Amino acid sequence: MCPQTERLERLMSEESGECCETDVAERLDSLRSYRPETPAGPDADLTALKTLGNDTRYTIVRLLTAAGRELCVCEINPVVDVSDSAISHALSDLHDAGLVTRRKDGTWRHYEATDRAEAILTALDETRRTDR
Amino acid sequence: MCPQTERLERLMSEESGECCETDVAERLDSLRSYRPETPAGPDADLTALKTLGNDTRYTIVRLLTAAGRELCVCEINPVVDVSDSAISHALSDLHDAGLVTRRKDGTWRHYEATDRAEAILTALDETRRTDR
DNA sequence: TGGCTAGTTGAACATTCTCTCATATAGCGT
DNA sequence: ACGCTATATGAGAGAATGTTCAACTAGCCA
Repeated sequence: MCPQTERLERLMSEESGECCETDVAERLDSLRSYRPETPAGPDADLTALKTLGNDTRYTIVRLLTAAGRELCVCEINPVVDVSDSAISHALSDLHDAGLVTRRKDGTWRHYEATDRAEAILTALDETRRTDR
Repeated sequence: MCPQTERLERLMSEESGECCETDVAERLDSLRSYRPETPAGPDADLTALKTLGNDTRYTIVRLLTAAGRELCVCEINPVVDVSDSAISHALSDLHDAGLVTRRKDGTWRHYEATDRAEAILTALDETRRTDR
């Protein structure tokens, strides 16, 4: 039994009065089963969260969802206070993370928030509380 | 007119055939109105996203929501592969971000995911697609 | 009170990020 | 083809982050 589980064993002893090693192993197994599997979703989730968790990128996505339509880069530029280059980097990252779509129209590029981006923002909006 | 808007002016000329400065100013105003206001929600949103956008903290929150009940620190420790200290830091950050609640019970501490944390994870789950 | 245990906190270092500048690509009009 | 424009890309400097180690607080029990 690895040293990390000593505390768990003591907790379980307190909870149930007594406790055998089998119980601890069982509890441990069920806890482990809750850990997100490595390859599938978590990577994509983490990427999405990391990408959206930046002032510039968050602001851009808010802008896109508030607009409710695709916006040209030149419409985003005057509103977000960083260099053209930074905005381009941000949009590229957002695109890679699956948070915006890209459409070319001549030399113009139009970006639009994806359902995924909107869902995250909606979740935030619906749970933002001043109380609690 | 600031240099950043020159491109927007050209875009609008292309769109509508012609375009006067007033139109540009108007479009700019409406774009600006989409930008999230500084003091209210955005800070809390960004904090939540940044906090959840880290492997350790994400894993912990997934663990808590999958368990569907509060967990003792000593139940989290054996499942997440970083030091006790790192987990404590992580839980502290999550608490500050409003993503977990804390309950003391003697020397044990129990943590549980908040509605906000669950809402974000649900949004991610519901929009994670292999296609597109 | 003294010792043991659960968990927290601070400092420090290594890594990662995010911006800007400079340069590159690509579409359009002449 | 050429020049102009819209946007993208790469490199690099400075800031921010995440982890660990070491020291600390607080609760319990003898």
